[in-house]
Amino acid sequence: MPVRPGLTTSKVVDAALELVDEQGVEGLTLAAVATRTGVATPSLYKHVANLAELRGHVGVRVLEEMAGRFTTAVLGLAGDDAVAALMHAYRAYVQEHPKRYGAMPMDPLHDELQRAAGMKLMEVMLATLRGYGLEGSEAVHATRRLRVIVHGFASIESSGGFGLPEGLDDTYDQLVRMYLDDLRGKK
Amino acid sequence: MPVRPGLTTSKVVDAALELVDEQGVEGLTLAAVATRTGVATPSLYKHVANLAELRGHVGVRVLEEMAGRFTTAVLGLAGDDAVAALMHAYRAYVQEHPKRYGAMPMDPLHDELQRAAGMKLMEVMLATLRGYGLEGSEAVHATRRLRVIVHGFASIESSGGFGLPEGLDDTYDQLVRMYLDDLRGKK
DNA sequence: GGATCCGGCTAATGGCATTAGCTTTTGGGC
DNA sequence: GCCCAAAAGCTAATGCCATTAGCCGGATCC
Repeated sequence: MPVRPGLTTSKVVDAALELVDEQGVEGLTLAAVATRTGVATPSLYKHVANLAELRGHVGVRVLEEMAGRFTTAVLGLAGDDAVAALMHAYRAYVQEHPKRYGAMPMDPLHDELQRAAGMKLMEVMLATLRGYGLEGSEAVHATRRLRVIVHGFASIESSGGFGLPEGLDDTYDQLVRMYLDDLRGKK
Repeated sequence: MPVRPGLTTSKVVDAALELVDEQGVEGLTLAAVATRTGVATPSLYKHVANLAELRGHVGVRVLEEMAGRFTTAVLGLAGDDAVAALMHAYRAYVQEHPKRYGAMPMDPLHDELQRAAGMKLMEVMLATLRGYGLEGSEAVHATRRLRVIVHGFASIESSGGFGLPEGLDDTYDQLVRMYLDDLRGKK
């Protein structure tokens, strides 16, 4: 009974990600996706419930992409090396895809569709902190502090919020060091 | 020649801020502002160039409001006390106006209209760090680190990004302490 | 008292999301 | 080989929003 689809949900999301990369989140429009995929706008509704759901799919993609890259970056490392690698991988991802980062959902755990991907990302962070002997809520706090720093920096940098890009590498190194010192001090 | 205006740019921005507080940045629409101010949509163009400019005005308001509050919060304090007060004032502002915070421009220095307000805010931060004897680029880095932490936390908290609100006060205290320790260590 | 300017209005245009309903293609069961 | 159901695409229509053009009336300055 099924007809083989010329378009799939996955291809629609691909096109959406391209658009986000080029024009930012505001540029993600069903009309633009339709043009890019060579289809009439209403046809997209056969693959996606509506614009909000498409945004959700895009968010999942970003989360998965990040989790995958961070896992690779941290693989085989432990302690400070692992944490530093994770933090640098985070920044590198955002530098490569500044606009795309704007599509990362801030609260993936509150969305059924994004929950799994959000968990994966959080677990990479938690796992990276394993080995510091943090127990219970200490691990939660440490993960939150880490997230605050990487997201805070990435969010400002990706939106051109630091006046001059001058010395940004140094600033980031200082943040990494600050976080690690703090982690050690609290052990 | 002038006619006394029933509406002024300032009143339009007031209405815009109310809308942002209630519905978030996406809810800021000329049609909604017109309804709220009891005027037809096109009439707003007599007070504001277009939607983008209105957003700009809203951004300025937020920046000024923050700068004002932080100045008050830090007044009469110095050193760690001042920095802690600033950080807590930042969080308090965002907790009071979570949606409004989403309207704060991330790169005010790149916008002619917002530049002055952005400067004011940055200067409050810089001034708060005065007394740590930071010279030249050290002061820049310290300001950036501060901004990364307060914005990172505020941005995640205001969008409900921390799973449970449980223990968030502790997390924030730890961040304040981490920043201060770092500042002392580098002096 | 009259010219002028300003703030408001209505009408019109064009972009976008979304819905309804039609057409076509295709794969599976007979 | 043939029929049918379902999937995937399309066109038409609706409604919301931003923006522009052009009109109207009142207030102010002389």
